[in-house]
Amino acid sequence: MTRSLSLRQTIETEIVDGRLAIGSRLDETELAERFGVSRTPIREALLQLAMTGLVEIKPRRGAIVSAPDPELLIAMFETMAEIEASCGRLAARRLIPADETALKQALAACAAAAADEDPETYYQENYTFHTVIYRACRNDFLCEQARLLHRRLTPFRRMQLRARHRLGQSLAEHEAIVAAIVSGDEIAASDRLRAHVIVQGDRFSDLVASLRSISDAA
Amino acid sequence: MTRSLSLRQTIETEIVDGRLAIGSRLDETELAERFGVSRTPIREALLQLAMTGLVEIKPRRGAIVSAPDPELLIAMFETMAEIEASCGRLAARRLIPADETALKQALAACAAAAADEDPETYYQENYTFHTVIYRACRNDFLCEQARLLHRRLTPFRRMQLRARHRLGQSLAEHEAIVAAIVSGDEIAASDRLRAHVIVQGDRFSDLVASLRSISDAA
DNA sequence: CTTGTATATTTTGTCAACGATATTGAATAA
DNA sequence: TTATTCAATATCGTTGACAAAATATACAAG
Repeated sequence: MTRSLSLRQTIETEIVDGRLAIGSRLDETELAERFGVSRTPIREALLQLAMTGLVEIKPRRGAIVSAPDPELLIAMFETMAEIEASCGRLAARRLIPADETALKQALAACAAAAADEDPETYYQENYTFHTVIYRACRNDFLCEQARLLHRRLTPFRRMQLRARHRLGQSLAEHEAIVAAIVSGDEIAASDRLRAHVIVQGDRFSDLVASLRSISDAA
Repeated sequence: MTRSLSLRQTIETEIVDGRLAIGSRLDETELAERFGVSRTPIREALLQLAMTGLVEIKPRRGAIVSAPDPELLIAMFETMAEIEASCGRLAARRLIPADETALKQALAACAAAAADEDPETYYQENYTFHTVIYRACRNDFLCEQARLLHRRLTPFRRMQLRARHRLGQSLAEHEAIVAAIVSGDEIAASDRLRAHVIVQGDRFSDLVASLRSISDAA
């Protein structure tokens, strides 16, 4: 495998799970030293990440981990909600036995984590649950778009779903979503998924918290 | 402006409007000579285009203009339909006077082209019409996603809408879409837009024609 | 005539160095 | 003190060269 490819994946992972903070500077020379390569593969990795939106490059002024303003963040969460709604609609229309099984398993795992009042595990299983829905839409391209945007939003979602009182609410929504998909109710599936995702991104308290941590870091 | 940026735009344009054919090889040295630069900015441009999906790079095996298989193409058109449906839904909900004016102007331009039975002009005005809807959703991110995917699909849509008998049908659909958006009917707007776009991508004759030209080129 | 192998050629991936541009800091003037 | 200009510095963009891998060619064996 080529170096710029593995570097892209490594840097992307570090951004997504927060080791590289929002807004922090990505110095080519520094990264090159850290990874023991020349600047070329670093540059190539950063350019690729810039196209995904995870990194922002200003010509002759270097790269930073993207720090979208509040307005754009809200727009991104709304778009995520629309895409998930589409996935849910198509999943309800096309559900195949294998996906139904996976869906129920993912829901059960969420329920177990909620029963344990274990936010960390719930966070993980919640991710799995949504990924299963993406796949169930039986549209590889839409599925991939959903996963890309989900990944891109992860840094801004980190502190959410940690509070225990949210788990029960989230789980109830999951159950309603699964019921709609399994029964083939396209409209209910898409409406419920849209509302579910919007709640994650639309809570001003959480969003403001994200934004505070961004401006603090800068 | 940096060379790799302008090269990216130039190459992207050549792909979108067909001067660089689907599936054709993108030789770094050849492109470097043609544009009078070294290989580095060419490589950087190609890497960026690879992230948008317009170009496909296999490590150590060079780059080609992406040639998605039929299944993926259908998935992409379906995703386009879903995104446009979302734009239409939000536009119906949020329509502001400026967008309403722009929408009616774009519709009138389509009507004029259809009356003249001028497929080329209609093709252009059709593009404008859809772009106006993207903007009317008042979500900059979703709007940009819609434009990106539209651009990416352009090479596979080129021979469509040229047949005169399709113009009347397309225009009637446009009128119904505008009526739904203006009246604030979210459901009708999204359903009609979805159906309208699907028709563009789902006509097997057109699609098969696209695919034939791809496999012929290869 | 086909198949397999070894060699030659082409093309890609990476590096190090150079030239160009933005940023920083100091010095000067208002 | 504040603002401005200029020089020094650091960082980025691009180049040409080299190393590594894949492809094409030539040749030999079955």
